[in-house]
Amino acid sequence: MSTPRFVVIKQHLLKQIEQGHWPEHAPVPSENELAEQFAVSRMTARRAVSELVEQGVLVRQQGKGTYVADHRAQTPMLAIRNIADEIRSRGNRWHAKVLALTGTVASNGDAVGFAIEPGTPLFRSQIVHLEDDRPVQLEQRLVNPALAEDYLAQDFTQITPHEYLCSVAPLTAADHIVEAIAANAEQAQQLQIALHSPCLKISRQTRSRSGVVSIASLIYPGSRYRLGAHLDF
Amino acid sequence: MSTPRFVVIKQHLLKQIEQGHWPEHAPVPSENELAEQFAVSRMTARRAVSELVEQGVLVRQQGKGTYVADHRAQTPMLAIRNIADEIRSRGNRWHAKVLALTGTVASNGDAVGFAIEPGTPLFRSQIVHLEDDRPVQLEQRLVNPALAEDYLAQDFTQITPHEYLCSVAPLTAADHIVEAIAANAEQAQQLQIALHSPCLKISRQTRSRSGVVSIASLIYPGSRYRLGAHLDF
DNA sequence: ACCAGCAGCTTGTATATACAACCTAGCTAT
DNA sequence: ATAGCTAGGTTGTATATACAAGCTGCTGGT
Repeated sequence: MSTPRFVVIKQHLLKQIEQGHWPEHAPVPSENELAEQFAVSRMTARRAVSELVEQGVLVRQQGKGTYVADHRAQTPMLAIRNIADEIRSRGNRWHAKVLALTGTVASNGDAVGFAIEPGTPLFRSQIVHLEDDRPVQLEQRLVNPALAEDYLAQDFTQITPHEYLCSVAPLTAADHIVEAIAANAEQAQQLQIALHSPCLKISRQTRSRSGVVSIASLIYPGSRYRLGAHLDF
Repeated sequence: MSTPRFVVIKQHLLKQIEQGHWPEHAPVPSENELAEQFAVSRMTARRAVSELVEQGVLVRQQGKGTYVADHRAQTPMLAIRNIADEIRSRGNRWHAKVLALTGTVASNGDAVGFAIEPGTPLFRSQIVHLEDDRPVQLEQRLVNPALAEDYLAQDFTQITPHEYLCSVAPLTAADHIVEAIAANAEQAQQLQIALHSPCLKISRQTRSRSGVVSIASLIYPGSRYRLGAHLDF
């Protein structure tokens, strides 16, 4: 068989919610009703409901029933936002200066995680993002050529690399490493800050369904940037 | 009623892993073996395993078996972790040096957000956390006296402030600001690093149901600490 | 020597059933 | 009238069973 039956039931339930037929807190059919409706056993219907409860889409109350969950409970935990959006949301002008946009061959030691032939040139970009003409982010990026063929042809003064990559390869996950570093000579010059100034460095690996899309290193002058994070327990 | 049987099995599996009896990638007993061992049906054993797979503790391969997952795959979405746990999980010794543990009155400019009478002294602590005798975190904290009355009586060489606060006031949310700073004279001396070394500074406000519990400033030497974060889309 | 295929293990899906725990509406006895 | 009980719904746990799907090693035939 193709898709398991409990998946069909999950899709049906999600559809009702997404299309607005079942608003927040609306009661969902009981496990027995779903079982009858889809001609499956209660255990199968229950599994569909259980997985949606696990995902936070539904909530169950023993003895009462199952209900559509609050939508706000689904917000992502950490908002590492798009730099251009962030600048614009502060009402300032964003623009980008492209320092390099080339192909490059990964050195032997690079563990980039792209599933490509050894020796295939990677796409590489180096960009400074400016807020009202003041540098706020130095972005160095390696891109998987198999997943973003037209990367080098983009005009990154109009669209950010991150925005472009999202449009061609929908993200499924991202890992970040945040650390404090002292700016080296090149970084200091490009960000127009003093040598050895403290900077926030975010190393980000983004993945889509088909594999690792890109690896980016984002460097922010410590004096000009703060990263906000919110957690709910 | 006692604890459900599948929970007992989960606890047993977790214990084996935590105590190091089952290293990464080690095979876990099959569902049938677990069922026999605990005298339950296979479906019950399977449920225990399934929930640990869902949590990322185990991985399953159809036709082969179930294995202990990579430990790195278990990291929570945003790992701003308890420093003592983190040090211990690296197999190193944690200990703390208490620099100050007093009451203090908030200056007019302090926007601490505690819902208390003006002029009430706040609890304040200043602690250095050491990993194998090397300082890795400087923690400065203001605590709401209304929500943690016995705070000043704790022995913070045995329990971290964060652990203690969690035990008296369960957290409901936390906000963080992450930034890069240059160490000032006092910070440099307490962390035994050079003046103006880059440091990661995490400012954290934690809240429980009854209000803001504490405000902490955590400073890590940039050369000794990285913060990991993972996002799923 | 080699390889095809099968036997026997694993996990994955699905069913029918039973009883426990919990909630609520409505009825009954005081 | 109201307090309390009960009947019948809900979800929660657990069992025994069956077959499908995927991996691996052994065995038998060429």
